[in-house]
Amino acid sequence: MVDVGDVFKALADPTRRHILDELAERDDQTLFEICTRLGTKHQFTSSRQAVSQHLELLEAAGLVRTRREGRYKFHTLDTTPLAQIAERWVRTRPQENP
Amino acid sequence: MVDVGDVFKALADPTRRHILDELAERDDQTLFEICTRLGTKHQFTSSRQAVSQHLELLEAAGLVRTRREGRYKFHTLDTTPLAQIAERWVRTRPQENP
DNA sequence: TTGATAGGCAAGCAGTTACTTGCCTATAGT
DNA sequence: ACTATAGGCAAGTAACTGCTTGCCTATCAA
Repeated sequence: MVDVGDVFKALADPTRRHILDELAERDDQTLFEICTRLGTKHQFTSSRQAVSQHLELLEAAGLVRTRREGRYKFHTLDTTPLAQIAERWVRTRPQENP
Repeated sequence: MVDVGDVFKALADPTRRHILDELAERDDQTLFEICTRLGTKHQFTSSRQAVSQHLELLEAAGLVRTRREGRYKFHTLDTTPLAQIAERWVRTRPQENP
C-alpha cells in the first residue's frame, strides 16, 4: 500500500502529470525518449536531470515501474495507486463516511 | 472548472486531508469548530491561523465552500473537484487515452 | 459602551521542492 | 582499446510551503 500523500504530491506537479500522460500514450519508454517526446508532442521542455528526478519521485509514489535492460531503463505507468486514491477519496466521500 | 494542479496540491498535505475528513463527518463548521475537533477527534493539533490558511487554499481549490453568517463563517465540503479529477485521472487512464 | 468572541492581514522563518551544473559509471558500437 | 550513448550522483540555488507571531477588524452579549 502506497502513501496517499506521496501520490498526491507526485500528481501535484504539472511536469509529472505530463510525464504520466506521455507514459499513458506510449508505455515502456527510456528517459531520453520521454524527454524528447515531452518537448515535441507536449511542448514541454525539461532537462534530462529534471525528468530523471521526476521519474524517481513517481517511482517512489508507485506510479511508475522501471525495468533495466542493458544500458536502457524502461519506464512503465502503474495505475494502481490512482485506483487506491479513487477508492478512498472519490467513491466513498460523496455519500458515506466509514 | 477548477485547476487540477490546485486540487492535487491541496490534497497533498496531511493536515488538509484531515480537515476534509472532518468536514465529511460534519458539514457547516466554523474555523474554531474545525480546530478543536481536529485536536480532539483526530489527534491533530494545529493553530487557528494554520487551519485558516489551509481552508483558504482548500477554498481556492474548490474543495470547500464558505458562507458568512454574522461573525461566523461556515465551511462546507464540495466534492465536485474530486469527481472531476476522478473523471480525468482514474476512470479513463487504465483502459483508454482520448 | 465595554469586553469577549470569531476571524483577517501580513511579515518573517525554517524546511522543502524543482531545477541546474558538473562530474562520474556502465553499456554498446567500431 | 576508444568513443559515444544512457543514465546516476551530489552539491548549489532560487522559489515555494507550512507555520508562527503580532496586531487589527467585526460582530454579539452584558
